[in-house]
Amino acid sequence: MKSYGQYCGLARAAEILGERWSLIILRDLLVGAKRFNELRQGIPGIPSNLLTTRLRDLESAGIVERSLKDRHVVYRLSEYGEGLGPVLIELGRWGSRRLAAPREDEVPTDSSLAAALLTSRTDVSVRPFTVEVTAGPAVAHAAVHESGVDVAEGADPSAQVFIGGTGLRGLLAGGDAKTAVADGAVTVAGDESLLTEFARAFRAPLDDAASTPPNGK
Amino acid sequence: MKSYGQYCGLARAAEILGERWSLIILRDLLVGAKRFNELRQGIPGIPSNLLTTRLRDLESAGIVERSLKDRHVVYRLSEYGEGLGPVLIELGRWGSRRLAAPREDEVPTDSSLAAALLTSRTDVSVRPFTVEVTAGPAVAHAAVHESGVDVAEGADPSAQVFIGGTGLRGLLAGGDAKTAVADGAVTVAGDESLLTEFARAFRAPLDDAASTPPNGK
DNA sequence: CTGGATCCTGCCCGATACTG
DNA sequence: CAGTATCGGGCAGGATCCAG
Repeated sequence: MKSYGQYCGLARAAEILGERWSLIILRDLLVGAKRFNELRQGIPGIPSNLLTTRLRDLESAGIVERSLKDRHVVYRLSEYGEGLGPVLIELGRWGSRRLAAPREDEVPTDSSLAAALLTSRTDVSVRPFTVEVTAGPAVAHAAVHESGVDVAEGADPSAQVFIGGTGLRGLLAGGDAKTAVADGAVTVAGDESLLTEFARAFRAPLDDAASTPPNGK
Repeated sequence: MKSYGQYCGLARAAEILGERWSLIILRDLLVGAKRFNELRQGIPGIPSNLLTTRLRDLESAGIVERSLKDRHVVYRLSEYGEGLGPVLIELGRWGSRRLAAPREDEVPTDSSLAAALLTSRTDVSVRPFTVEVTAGPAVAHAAVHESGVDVAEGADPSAQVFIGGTGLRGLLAGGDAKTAVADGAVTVAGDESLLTEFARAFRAPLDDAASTPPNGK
């Protein structure tokens, strides 16, 4: 890991967070502590040796802690690492402003979907509910509180409402829920009245420029 | 620039911000628009071809805009790039928690000092003043408003107070100003009564662990 | 099966020299 | 001033192998 040669907090942060895969690993750990293979399978494309190296780097930097639970290795954020939570959430929110359609090679993952729920939770107060969200192959669920949200990867059969479909991004961007459901872009099961609450609780605006990049070259 | 293969706002952000030097360049542009050679000289160690490449990448991503002013090329943050401001400030604040003494190869730069003033401005309301800060070879100045601050690199001979010395980090961490001045760790010129205001307006806490890394290996 | 380690290939970074 | 050209080395990527 190479220094930027500057006595600067941002430079120090960049030294570790600028390493490839670091931010993705931290995003997954922000949702919850995980084992090595959970991280590996949750992050498609990461070479196992790089995952090893990054986890060691993050541990040396005091951001991640390695512990043994139930005779298994578990990685979790340290207190210092938890301090990155608000930064990651704001950064994800910023990135999603230009996140229109997925690129050819992109897939949603359970973790990225969970992270999307985390970053898009507004401060709008709603009545509490639980929701399972599906986007292609990805599934995540959330317990929405009056203010705030708890998220996790995977299914939740006991959720009060189940939301999915290709129109999810549009819904988060502020599209009309009824229209999306009528078009079949968004599917709802369970307590359908909660769709309105969902649309109020989660919001990820989309820049106009997202579809027309400034650089035509 | 390689994709992470995930349909995720944070992953998209990581693709561009995770490239080496990206965050440092953006930090400098956050303080103000700059010309190519200003960036080059302000970022010690960056190869000129990488600066070129990064600026093009950032431009393609819609974060930086290249314009001609006075027959000179000027780089500035786009509106989308400005949206990174709060993220960079929070990230710098997070990084500075472990920023104790400079490492062997580290120097403060004008830009990093300016960024430090930006990130460490508290929301404490103070009476407005102007200050020039010196840390080793680095100089920056700030106009402190009742809430908020404007910063820039370099000297400001018209500043109301001039603060410098090796004890600056300790002062920002909450050390007693009078003691630091008495010890010679902090030097003050101009309106010395403003040192108290400075100490209230700027704060960058230091983790206890900063001096004793968890990984002894 | 988990949690890695090892090896090889190729590309990106870094340093320096050069140019419109 | 604002970049381009070039070249060596090191880290990333991918496959495979190994220990508890």
